Amino acid sequence: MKYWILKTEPSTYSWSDLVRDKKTAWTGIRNYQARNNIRAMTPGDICFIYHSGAEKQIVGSAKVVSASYPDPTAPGEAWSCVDLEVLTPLKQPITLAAIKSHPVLKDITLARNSRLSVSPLTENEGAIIFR
DNA sequence: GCCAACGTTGGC
DNA sequence: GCCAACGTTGGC
Repeated sequence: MKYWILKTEPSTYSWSDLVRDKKTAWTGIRNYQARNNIRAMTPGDICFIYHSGAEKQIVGSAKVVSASYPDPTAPGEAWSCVDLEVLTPLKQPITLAAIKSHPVLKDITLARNSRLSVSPLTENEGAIIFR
């Protein structure tokens, strides 16, 4: 099982939208590095939803429930998406500031490259965020 | 509102 | 294939 962070602008699609939908296709990725991360996902992986913009915090978790498949919002098969199912909100949202000051989390890709919309976590990092 | 970081585009 | 110019994103 792998862990990931999915970045989203809450005015576009937010954690509460996922809570309402229960399940969604995570579409619209148009960056090769992010797409490659999507393609590396397998069912059972855990994703954390990060709100960019005014919030700048990780707010909740979701589970990958499909293999990656061609993003239906893009022509052809160049771009990929996965299906996600909502899990739980974090007991305590983790702000970007808290990540950057955390001894383990400060080096995660999200902290180093805030523009990458899909980024990996180690198991250890994922476990820290989940508790 | 500004700017740094990054990705993309296009001229050469 | 290189690199300057430009657009976009997101943190501050």
